[in-house]
Amino acid sequence: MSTEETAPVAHSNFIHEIIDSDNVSGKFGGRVHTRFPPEPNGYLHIGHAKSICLNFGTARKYGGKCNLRFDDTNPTKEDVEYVDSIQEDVRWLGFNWDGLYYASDYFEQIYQFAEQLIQKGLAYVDSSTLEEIRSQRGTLTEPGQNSRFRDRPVAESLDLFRRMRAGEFQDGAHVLRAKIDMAHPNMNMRDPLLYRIRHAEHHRTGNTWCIYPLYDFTHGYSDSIEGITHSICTLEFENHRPLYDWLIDVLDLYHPQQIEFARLNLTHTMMSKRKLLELVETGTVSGWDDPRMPTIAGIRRRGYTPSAMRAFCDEIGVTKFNSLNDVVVLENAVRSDLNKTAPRAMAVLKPLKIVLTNYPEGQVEDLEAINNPEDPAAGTRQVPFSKVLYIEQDDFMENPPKQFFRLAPGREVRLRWGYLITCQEAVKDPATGEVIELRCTYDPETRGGNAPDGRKVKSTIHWVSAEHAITAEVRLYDHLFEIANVADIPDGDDWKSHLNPKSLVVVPKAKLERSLATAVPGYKCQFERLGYFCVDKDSQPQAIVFNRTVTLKDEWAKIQKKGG
RNA sequence: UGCCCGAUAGUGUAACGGUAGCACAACAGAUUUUGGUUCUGUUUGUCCAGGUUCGAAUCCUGGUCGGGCAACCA
Repeated sequence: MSTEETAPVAHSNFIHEIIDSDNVSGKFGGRVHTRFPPEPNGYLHIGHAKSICLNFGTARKYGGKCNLRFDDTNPTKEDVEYVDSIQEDVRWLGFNWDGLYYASDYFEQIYQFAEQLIQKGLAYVDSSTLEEIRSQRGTLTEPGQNSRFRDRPVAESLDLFRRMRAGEFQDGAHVLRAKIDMAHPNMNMRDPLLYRIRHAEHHRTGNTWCIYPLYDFTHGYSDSIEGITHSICTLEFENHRPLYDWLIDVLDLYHPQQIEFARLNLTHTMMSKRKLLELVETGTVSGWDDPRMPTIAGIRRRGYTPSAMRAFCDEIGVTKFNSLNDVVVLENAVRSDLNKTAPRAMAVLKPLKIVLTNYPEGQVEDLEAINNPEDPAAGTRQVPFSKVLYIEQDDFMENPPKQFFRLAPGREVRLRWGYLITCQEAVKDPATGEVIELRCTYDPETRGGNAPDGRKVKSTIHWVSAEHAITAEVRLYDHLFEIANVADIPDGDDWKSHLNPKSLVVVPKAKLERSLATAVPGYKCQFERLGYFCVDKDSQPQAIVFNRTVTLKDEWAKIQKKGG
């Protein structure tokens, strides 16, 4: 277990306190061995990232081990495709597992445990129908009733169970159940089902089995077999812990400790695998790795870094409180990471042409630009400057309010790494009245951006040379949902009506500085004053595509919002 | 109507019987060739009611509110 790079020691949490006290008492002989146990039935999302960081991070903190174990007990839902994507995602997050296991590795052992339970009179084959079992389970407030097969002789159960394995019965004909207490206040203890018949091909065991153990019967035994010390899972399994403990104790096996924590919830998105699948299947998003998706694949394609993800998971903490984390914390994590590492470049999303009337026709200058003010080692580059440039439409206002510092008629601003320019005239489309071009003058004495007379300008804006710019597609992403808390959507409401219609805005013809022409998929940089962007996998050498990972903080946008 | 779990600034999270702190957000200022970054400061909090104690966010009791549980899913 290791990470690709050294990271600051993670914050402590209640689980680490439990481990500390176990290490003091010697409960596990000072060992720490965790596991991340996904079911290979879908793509991992950022909620899984929290669990991955917790499990692998805990092992790292204590010098212990962490296994990756696929919980593959339901052949009808699982697929090897997901096994591969899960491994890729875990590695991308920067973790390497100590053991790679599958619950299906233990099918024979678990089967033997089942026989032992039957022989001890602690499990029986129930030949009731699904409906009977359901109706006899009772309710939250009423006890259930014993199955008429509950007191079937041990020999008979054993015989039936072996014949279940041998494939003599159809799906649903029998199940194996634990014999605990049908009146138990915890529903999970009311003779829980242990095995069901499924004549289905398993992605690993093929047709070897036609009976498959259920989660509760599999998970604790898998933990026990692997010598897991702390079996960390989410809160909804809290009610399963008595069963977890019971199953291990009645067979007198090595007993890991299950500990539950609250799963991640994030504003403006959701973690429901079923609903995410619906977005994929209806074409609402382009796929599981659509950059708007909260999947690890989507977040990766969006341009997030593994270290930002780890920092986020550390920042939000681990508790048993069912919380809703603000997505701005995630955004802040990637900003602070990329701020230190991402080279800067200039790109204009909504071009406004400006002509420098006093700049020599045909002249081109290479100006030196600093690649990353946060990282001197990133060096400098040359950017071409000429008579006709593009600036951002948002950086000009004909009648600016008091707080607007940028370009306006008669006003001087600095072109980043370029010259000080003054706007002399705004040329309008006579038909629409829209400003389509600016006539400006430049001060030849201000090359690089400083005036010899020491005069100051209030604003520095970005630009590209029209002649030298490359044209590229830029995809601007925003929150998937307009509503902050998807849990607030009332039952019966069409949840899709709360999707953000502007979650993707495509800019087909953005103007990028020349140096970006060779950027390859995965390349991350900051477009100065706009945000962090990365080259999408759809990108082609002559048709570059950038994704916006996250905007920069924007004081002016905030002022506008208040004023508006 | 049963059982289990939880509750600390706007959000998230520390404090483990002894000064309620941190991050993000918000607000104000400084710096700045990105209205970015960085730095400084400010505002805002222990769900309620009792009890134990010299002293309670912390321990106890009772409430309130929130979450989970009745798949041959995990």
